[in-house]
Amino acid sequence: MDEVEAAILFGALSNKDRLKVIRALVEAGPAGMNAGDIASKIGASPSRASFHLAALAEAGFVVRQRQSRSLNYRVDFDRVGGLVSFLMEDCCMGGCSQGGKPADNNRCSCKAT
Amino acid sequence: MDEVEAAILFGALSNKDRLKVIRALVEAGPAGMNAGDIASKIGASPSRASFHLAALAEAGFVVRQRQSRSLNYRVDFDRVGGLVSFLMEDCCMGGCSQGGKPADNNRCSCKAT
DNA sequence: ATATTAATTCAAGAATTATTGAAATGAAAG
DNA sequence: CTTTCATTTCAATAATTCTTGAATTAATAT
Repeated sequence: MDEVEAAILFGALSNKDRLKVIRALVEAGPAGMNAGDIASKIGASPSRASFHLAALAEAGFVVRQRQSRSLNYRVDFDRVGGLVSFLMEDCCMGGCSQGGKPADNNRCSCKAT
Repeated sequence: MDEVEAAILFGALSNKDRLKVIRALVEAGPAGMNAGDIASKIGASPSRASFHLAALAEAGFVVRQRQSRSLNYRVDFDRVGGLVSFLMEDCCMGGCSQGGKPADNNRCSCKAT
């Protein structure tokens, strides 16, 4: 993953309502939730929730599937995990293990925690 | 960390030049880099680099310190790690271990990778 | 004091993103 | 086939973020 793609993905997460959506879908697990329930859970209008869901879907964080009249959304854990890996490998791991000789005070809480 | 704070931090990372800055500072390690060298490394004008550095500093991802005429910047690994933790605990871990009984197909590449 | 180097701040305009409510789509039921 | 329900799409506006270059602050040396 390069900086351009990662920047787009971070942009998709740079909104509190979209983070609420992801948290709700993570709690819901593989069963997912339909758009209306997501909207009421995060306290947004249907069209606003739809807008946020479209942004998350374009970034690949969620996938959707029609179930009768409703549209079911669920989180793509692999996609979220890919971004976590980017942050860990290019930021934390890089600082700890790259460059030959990491200095004494270059601690890395990503690995420790 | 709540959604509002996390959204602000993700916003600070939602720009390719700012990600380049972080990558450069991670490579530089605890020695850090001064603003001018960062600007030329990422191919940005001094004022644009300064703008991006201010955004990263406000988010707490970088800290700065004057060294004679230059301003030295270095990455705060704890801060980056805190955001990684948010993604892992609230998104991946949540999906894998919360809610009592995670279903069979609820795999989590965040833990596997 | 003046000049030089390093970096930031500011203001103005450009570009992107967010928000709202109304209209449109798609599926199911009467 | 018309109605109803669920959700999206659209258009207009509002708000935020980005970009550029000129002016400003800060430290050092002459």
